[in-house]
Amino acid sequence: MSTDEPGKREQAKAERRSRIVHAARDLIRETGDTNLSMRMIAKRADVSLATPYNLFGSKHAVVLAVFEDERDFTERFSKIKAENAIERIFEAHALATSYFTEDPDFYRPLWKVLLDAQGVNDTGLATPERLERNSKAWEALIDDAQNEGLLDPAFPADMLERTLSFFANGVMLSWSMGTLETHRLLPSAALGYALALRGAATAKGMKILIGKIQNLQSTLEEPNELQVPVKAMSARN
Amino acid sequence: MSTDEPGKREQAKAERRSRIVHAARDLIRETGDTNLSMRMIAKRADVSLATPYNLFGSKHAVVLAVFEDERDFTERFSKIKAENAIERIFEAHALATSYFTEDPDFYRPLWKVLLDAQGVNDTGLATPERLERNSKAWEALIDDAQNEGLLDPAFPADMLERTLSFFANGVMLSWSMGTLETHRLLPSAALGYALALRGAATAKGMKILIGKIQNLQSTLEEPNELQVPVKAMSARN
DNA sequence: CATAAAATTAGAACGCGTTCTAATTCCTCT
DNA sequence: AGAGGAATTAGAACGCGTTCTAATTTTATG
Repeated sequence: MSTDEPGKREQAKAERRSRIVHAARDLIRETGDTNLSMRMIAKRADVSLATPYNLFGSKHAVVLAVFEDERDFTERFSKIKAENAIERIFEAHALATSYFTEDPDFYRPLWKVLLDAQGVNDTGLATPERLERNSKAWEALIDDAQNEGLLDPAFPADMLERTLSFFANGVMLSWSMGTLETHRLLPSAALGYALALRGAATAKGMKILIGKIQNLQSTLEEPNELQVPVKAMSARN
Repeated sequence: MSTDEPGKREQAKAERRSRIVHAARDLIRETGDTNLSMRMIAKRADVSLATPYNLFGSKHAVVLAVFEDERDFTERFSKIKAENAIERIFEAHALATSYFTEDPDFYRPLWKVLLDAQGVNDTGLATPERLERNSKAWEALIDDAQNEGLLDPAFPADMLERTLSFFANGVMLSWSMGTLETHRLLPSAALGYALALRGAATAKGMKILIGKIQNLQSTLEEPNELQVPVKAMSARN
């Protein structure tokens, strides 16, 4: 009983980790990013200021841990059912975005920290492994669409994936800066996806995309938010 | 001789402004963003720490002033000649991007500051007037393309403009974070543009775009930088 | 149980963007 | 020339992310 069992030391460490992540989460939930300082997080987690740095390395990494803790994304992702591979891409994207639109007061400050170009380290969003893992999933969806004859197989899947990823980044950046309203987040991004995909689609794929584009277009033409308010969900804890 | 002439007071102010902007520029040129602190800028400009805040309001605004000072963009923009409106869009984008690829050591730290979501104020990149002015120019190019029968007029120009803008933001974000290499900046963005435009193109427009897409595709397939080195230009002063 | 190793701790410190105060310099206007 | 006022100045201060040191606690091992 030496190599496999957690051991009390590692166990205490894990508990401190969790306290820190939860403290950060609660602070964001309560006051957005106004009180989200390392000193506050540490105090709230009943931990010294140095400890989050020992366990995570940076504020960036702490917030990233909050982010990943909140998401059962990969599980829900695998359960997506759709008529075809293109619809599946949009479903996956809608799923990813739903977290943000349903709880914008929580996720906006979070993204503000994550996208902060100043704070990009080895411990941030742009970790090679993270990027790799993330892009592989989307690439698989694109591959499917090619195999189903919806996207032109001559167009490299990884290139298309990167294009969509750039686009998603840009939309999230605008949203986190406050330039893009929350109720526009999903349709704006989806429209970009649809246009780019249509640019690489087969005739069969285009049929699907044309309808999508028209839908999104009319959604975005409505100047004001006419949707069901979902603010209340931000109280879920 | 009262209302129109600058007046010595205003003149001195303008000179201080210029000293600050030049100090910031020189600091970026010399050491990237490592020494780009307000205290350094002020010292270099022979000015107190408070003055840049009086004259610009924030570090963000100072760096933005550096950015706009370096660019004779609008002038060069108006001189763009191209066979058709779609080519003109790509020419305009290539012009905008050329500043960055020809002098990446200068512009990368600059964008790092500008895109910093933390520092977004009234004084930053996302000023309503800035956004307005910028987007109008691109919208005009898209309008032209619609009038020339290259893009589907049923697709709203402003919506397409915003889509392209999101994409450009995403690419710049990746570049400034170091995720996207400099020699990929232009073709990556252009490919996104081409795909999105193709998604809203007429049959006539598609002919142009298909060629573009294939070109960009093969450019991006080369794994390593095989282009003319332009690093030397970063020494221009 | 005792000892060594590992981690956390309190606290100071650094440089940063930003704001503030009180003094001072400089321009303008009469 | 001299008063009034606008801006800059030096300098301290605030809160921030991050790092460091030296002490202390806690766990694992013999």
